[in-house]
Amino acid sequence: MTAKLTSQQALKLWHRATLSSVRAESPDLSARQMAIFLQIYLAQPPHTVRGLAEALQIAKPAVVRALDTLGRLEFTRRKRDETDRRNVLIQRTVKGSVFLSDFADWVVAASDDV
Amino acid sequence: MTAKLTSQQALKLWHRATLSSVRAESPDLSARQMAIFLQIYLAQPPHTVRGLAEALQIAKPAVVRALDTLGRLEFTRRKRDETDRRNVLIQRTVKGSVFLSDFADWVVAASDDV
DNA sequence: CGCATTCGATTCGGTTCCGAAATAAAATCG
DNA sequence: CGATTTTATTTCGGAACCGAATCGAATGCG
Repeated sequence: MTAKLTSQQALKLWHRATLSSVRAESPDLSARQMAIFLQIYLAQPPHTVRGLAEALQIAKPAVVRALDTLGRLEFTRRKRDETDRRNVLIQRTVKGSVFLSDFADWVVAASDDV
Repeated sequence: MTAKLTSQQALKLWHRATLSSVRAESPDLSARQMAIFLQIYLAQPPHTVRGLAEALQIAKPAVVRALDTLGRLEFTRRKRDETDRRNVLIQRTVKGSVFLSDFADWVVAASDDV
């Protein structure tokens, strides 16, 4: 359905979608926070702090802080792994799914007629 | 060339592109900062603080702060408007164009085979 | 068992950001 | 000219963030 985008189309798409998100006053997530959020929702669980840090190639404390913020927003939730209590499993939430769904709508709208 | 994306494709695209950007250790811009940056590079000049604040529907001090950060990164430059010295015109830079070009490449790559 | 390793979280000093309110400078209008 | 409006910036207290180093708890291993 979708051919590879040209650079111009790609930027226009990103511009429009970002604009929609900002105008809608959705949380002002940084690129890192957004990458972590999407990783949790789109990649195969389980998700741990260490795993996320590796996937994004950033330091663990940065992941911890991002999870603090995403948790405050109730976009993600932490759960101790009972089989290995050193691990923390990061889980999805209803609020996070709602935001993701809204976000997807903005991107889809931005892709219309780029 | 590009049909409207499905929600799944949209999210997958965003996920991949954001991941590339984070992994490349490009500056960790917030959604607002990115929106302002793209607005400056993709929308018709001239760009002023007031104009950007209106386009994004955010407060002027937030725009000023974002321009401070983008200026520190040398992604944008401020220039006094000599015909109306109350205005500040925001301009593009070489460094900003390079980043934008890299960013476009990540999005294009992410759109391949979504 | 005891020691090393792994994992997430915390600390540190310093920076950036927030919204609301106040300010400074320039232009416009009566 | 003086008063008002417009524009961008600064201030304020409080919050969030950074990377590097360290910590405490849990696990694994010899």
